[in-house]
Amino acid sequence: MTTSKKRSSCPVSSTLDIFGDKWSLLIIRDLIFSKSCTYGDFQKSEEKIATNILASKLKALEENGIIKKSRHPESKAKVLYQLTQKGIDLLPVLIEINLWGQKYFEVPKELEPIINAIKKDKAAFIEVQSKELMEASGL
Amino acid sequence: MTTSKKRSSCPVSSTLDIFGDKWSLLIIRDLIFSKSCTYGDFQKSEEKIATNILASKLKALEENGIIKKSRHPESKAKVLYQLTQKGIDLLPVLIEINLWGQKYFEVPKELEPIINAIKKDKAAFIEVQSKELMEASGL
DNA sequence: AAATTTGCTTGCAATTTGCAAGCGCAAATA
DNA sequence: TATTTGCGCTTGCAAATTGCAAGCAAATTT
Repeated sequence: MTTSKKRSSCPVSSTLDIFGDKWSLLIIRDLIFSKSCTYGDFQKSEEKIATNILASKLKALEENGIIKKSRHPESKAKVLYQLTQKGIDLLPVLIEINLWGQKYFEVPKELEPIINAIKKDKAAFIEVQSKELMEASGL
Repeated sequence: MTTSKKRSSCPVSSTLDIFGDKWSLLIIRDLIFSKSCTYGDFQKSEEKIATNILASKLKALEENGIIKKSRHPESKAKVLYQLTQKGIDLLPVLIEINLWGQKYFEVPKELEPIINAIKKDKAAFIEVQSKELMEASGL
């Protein structure tokens, strides 16, 4: 088991027991915003996660029911990683992190459309994206 | 300097460069929801942070402009830790983490009032709390 | 049949975290 | 005034986590 004990009964603390590291939420980000779905996809992202760390984080996310593995439709050599409903429900968290980040950091131009869509109508953005992700995960 | 280089220009990544650990957001949680404002207050919380970790996280949060230190009105031996506007702007992130956490974990009864207030009218909750925090920080 | 792709594992060094003790200054107590 | 206690840390060291580089089996492509 990779699962460790909860530090307290506080929901913030329990959530950080899962995501309180530099990588887990970046994997979720890629699943949500880049539609990444294979091991190789995650390795391609800009931050260049080490392969052993990627493997261990994917395992932990799966054990926590945030993502699930399934057969890739194209090839038996590939693995398809998909968000569960529990994982899709992290969308609002990712959105708020995005908004805070764009407020206090320089953000590349190519991300402006997404940020603007979020700002224009947050509820609608969540609605549309959630449905898309649920369809992608067969939910 | 405790500050380290950014892994990428992505706002999520940049944000996690600051908060991507098990403790930083718990300190923010205490500043926001428990009105903690001294070193001793932070040490009292349920998760029992080690004193050297607390010191290093407070330093990093200060260097990143999330919190600021000032003289305590009661005593020269105490230090007053306060959120900056940048820190107060994390309230929506903390709220979404709270909501996700209460959906997927057992949460103690004493936290239900806050969760219910958030669910009833999120925008109003943010409005009220932000003003309270700004007043507390003299903004 | 050989080379390449894919999703990992393994070993080891570097960094971060956690525990326990201690320390200087301020404030309360005797 | 002398002593003890409270507060905000620092220091040393062990344990755990992260990061780097290499390697590897099964599937796929050439």
